[in-house]
Formats: sequence, structure tokens, C-alpha cells
Amino acid sequence: MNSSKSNIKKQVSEPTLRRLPVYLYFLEKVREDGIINISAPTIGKNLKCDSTQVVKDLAVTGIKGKPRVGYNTYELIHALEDYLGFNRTNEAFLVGTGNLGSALMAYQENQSLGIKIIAAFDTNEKKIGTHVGNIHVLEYKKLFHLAERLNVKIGIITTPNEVAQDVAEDLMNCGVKAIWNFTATILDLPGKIIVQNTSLSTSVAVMLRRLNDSEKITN
Amino acid sequence: MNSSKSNIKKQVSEPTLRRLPVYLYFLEKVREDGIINISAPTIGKNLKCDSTQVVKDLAVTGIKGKPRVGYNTYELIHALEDYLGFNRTNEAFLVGTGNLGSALMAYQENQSLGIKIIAAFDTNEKKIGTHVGNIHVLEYKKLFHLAERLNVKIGIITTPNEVAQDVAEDLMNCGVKAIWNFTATILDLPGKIIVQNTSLSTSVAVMLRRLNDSEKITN
DNA sequence: ATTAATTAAAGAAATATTTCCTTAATAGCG
DNA sequence: CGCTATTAAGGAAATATTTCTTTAATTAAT
Repeated sequence: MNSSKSNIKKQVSEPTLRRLPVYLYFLEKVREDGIINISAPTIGKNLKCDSTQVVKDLAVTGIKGKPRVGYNTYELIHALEDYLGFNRTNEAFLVGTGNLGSALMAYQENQSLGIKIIAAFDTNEKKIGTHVGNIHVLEYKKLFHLAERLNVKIGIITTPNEVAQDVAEDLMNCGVKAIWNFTATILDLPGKIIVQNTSLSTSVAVMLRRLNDSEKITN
Repeated sequence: MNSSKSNIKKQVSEPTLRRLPVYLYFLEKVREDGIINISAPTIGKNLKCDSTQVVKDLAVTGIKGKPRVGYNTYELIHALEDYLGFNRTNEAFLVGTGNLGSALMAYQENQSLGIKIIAAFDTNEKKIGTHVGNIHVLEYKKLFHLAERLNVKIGIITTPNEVAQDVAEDLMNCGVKAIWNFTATILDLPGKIIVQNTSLSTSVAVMLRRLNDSEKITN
């Protein structure tokens, strides 16, 4: 369940990486209010986390804050977007246009997700030929053909669990380097392929357990 | 960004909790194959993680494995479902029936998510009165009225970011104890309210960054 | 029955992550 | 112009998490 290690310079930790978009969204909100500079303690107070952690997290972008002033909001937003790759067009293929797949396609049209789904694939004949927004649902077989022309690095799997492994291998063979996996299947792929598992059950599990814990405590 | 601490017995760590549904899904697959007993090393090999970790994770359920035999698949599945609360009907309200909200409603009809959305709310008049599967979309105002009768503990927020805080407070005032927050807003609520943040941007951020890292390494 | 191999469990060590502490910088204020 | 309060940065300590090691149990094979 772990990722490989870089030999050039050590990878930024996952907890830190997961916090960066949170800072980014907060800073965007702050910028709208016309705030030019913001300090780590202020960010920490708003986001309910330690100011030291804020400083260390933001340090990965290379941006330096000024003592007594804090960080330049605009500069920091840019650096975060750049670091996270949100300012590039990260093109992606999506496989499996069920509820979740369709939702992701529709969702990214409004909400900026950081990636742009350029084509969706399905084996269900009823789905093929339809489109969500301006993304067309193509026959799954065409994945290989399309991948030749377009140099897509990211694949999204929103298929039933049973076919996830096969789809993942196909995507890999089409040149995909990173897979966003919404199924409950643990994909067995070479270590060089980045796999991001986003199973909804995982979140539910944590929440339900915490709820259960809290109910047992007499407040 | 942290949760409160139990004073009765120490909480199970989040990494462990996040792995439990992964074991559960794997075991369900294994059970279908008619396998009665399975060892931690076998689970570890399949899920690509350390066998010691498997043993420690599964220990939280209270199930004991037998040396030289492993765990009883059936017993373990039951214990995990019970521990995670997946075998209970965890009723939930959903607020915000946009793309993501609708998808969640449709999704849970097929895929067992561990929770059951019993009513959805929106302020958009075009949405009110419609239904996804057999879940009706109701006027947001009716949340308070409905909450009086039904004792719903879980709230799901799939609204635009701007209104998330207000919705969260309303849900809390309606007796909701746990909130599954899909927005990028960091909710400011009393510590006793369980908040599970599932921002899609977070996953994308981690994936894009790892992809970027891997491209810089000469394999 | 005895032995050998496998395995879970419990504890120790290693690693990762967060929090704390000190230092140096600097802008605002007198 | 110097002092003070605030702050980022860097390193140290504390905590959390994972991995390693040892031990004891138990089943299968002889």
C-alpha cells in the first residue's frame, strides 16, 4: 500500500500534500477579500491547525514568508497551483460512465478539479455515443486507438470493481502513468505507475467508526 | 485539522481505519471463492502490505486468528462489518443535489456504501420535487421539520463551497452528529461533531504531485 | 506421540510526522 | 533611530506509525 521512494530528493509526505489544496482554497477565498499578506498563525487559526505545520507545509513550494508580515497571498497561491500542477491542463481518460463516472465528468465542468477529462469510455452500448457536457462516451475498444494520438498521462477508473484490474493494465499499456482509482480493488501494477485510491467506503468507514466511538463517550 | 481524543480507551489510528474497508472488500472476494481460512501473510501479499500490519489492523476487531491456520474468513468479515458499522442502517440526509450529490444518491442504490440516504435537500426550485432512485429531493427548509421526526445522525454536504458552513451548522442543530463534507470548505464546528472531509481536489493534488515527481526521476 | 513448519501475538526498534523551542529577521511604534 | 512585538525558519523533542524480532501456539506430517 506504499509508494516508491525518490532517489533525487526526498518526497514530500502525503499528509503535507493532502493539506496543500486546503491551504490553496483558503487562500483563494482570502485573496477575494483583498488580503495581500497573511501569516502562518492566521492561516492556522482559520484552518484549525498548528502554525508551525503551516510554515513547514508551505515551505515545500519554495515561497519564503517575511517575518512580521507573513506570506504574499498572490505569490503563495501561484506557487501552490504550480506545485500541485493545478495551473497546467492535465488531460485524463475516464473509464466507466456509471453514476460516479458521469458525476465526475459533469463536476469538472464547473468545479476546477485540476484535471480535464478529454474522453470517456464504456462497454455498455447504451452509453456509447452519449455525452456528458462536451465529453463524448466512446466504445472502450477505441481507448487504444485514441491513446496513440493523444499523449494522456492520467486515467480515471470508475468501473465496477471486477474489471478495474484489467482496465488499469489497459490504461498502463496506453501510456497512462497515473491512475485515479475509485473502485475498491487494490490494483496490482508496476511501482512506477502512480495509483491514487479514492474509495468512498474508506471515508464512510472512518466516519462511522468515529461516530460510534463518540457515542460511547459520556460527554 | 485533528480530531478529539477518547478518554475511555485510545482511538484506533486513521491509517488503520482507512485500511479496514480494503481488507473487508478483499475478504468478501475471497469468501466468494469458497476460502474458509486465510492467513495474514496471504492477505498482505495480495494487498501489498506488511503481514504484521495486517495482524495489528485486524486485531482491532477483536477477532483472533489461529496459528498455522489464519483467520476465519466469515468471522472476520462479520467482525469488520460490525466494527465499521456497515451492517447497520446508517441513515443520512444529503444537502446539495448537484452532480456529486445526485451521483452519491444513485451510487448508493447499487454499491453498498455503508450509509443510506433517506432524504435529499436543495434550495433550487428546479430540483425540488424530483427524485433520484427513490430518494426525494425536498425543499431545504423542510430539513428542520423532517429532522424532528427522524433521528438522523449523519449529514452529507455536496453543496457549493460558499454555503457549506451554514448547512453544516443547520445539520448540527437538527441533531446530526457526523458530517461527510465534500466541499473544500473547512468547517468550523464544535469538536464533538465528527467531520469527514472528502475533497476530490485533495486526491488529485497528491496524484499530480507524485506524477510530477516521477517524471523528474530517470528510471 | 513427536517433530517441524507456519502463524498470530506481543514487544522492540526504526521511521515518519507533528509539536515544541530557539534564533534571526523585520516592520511598526515610540 | 532604537526598541519591541511578531513572525518565519531551522533544529530538537515528542508523538505516532510502521517494520522488525521474538515468542508461543497449533496443526500437519512423520
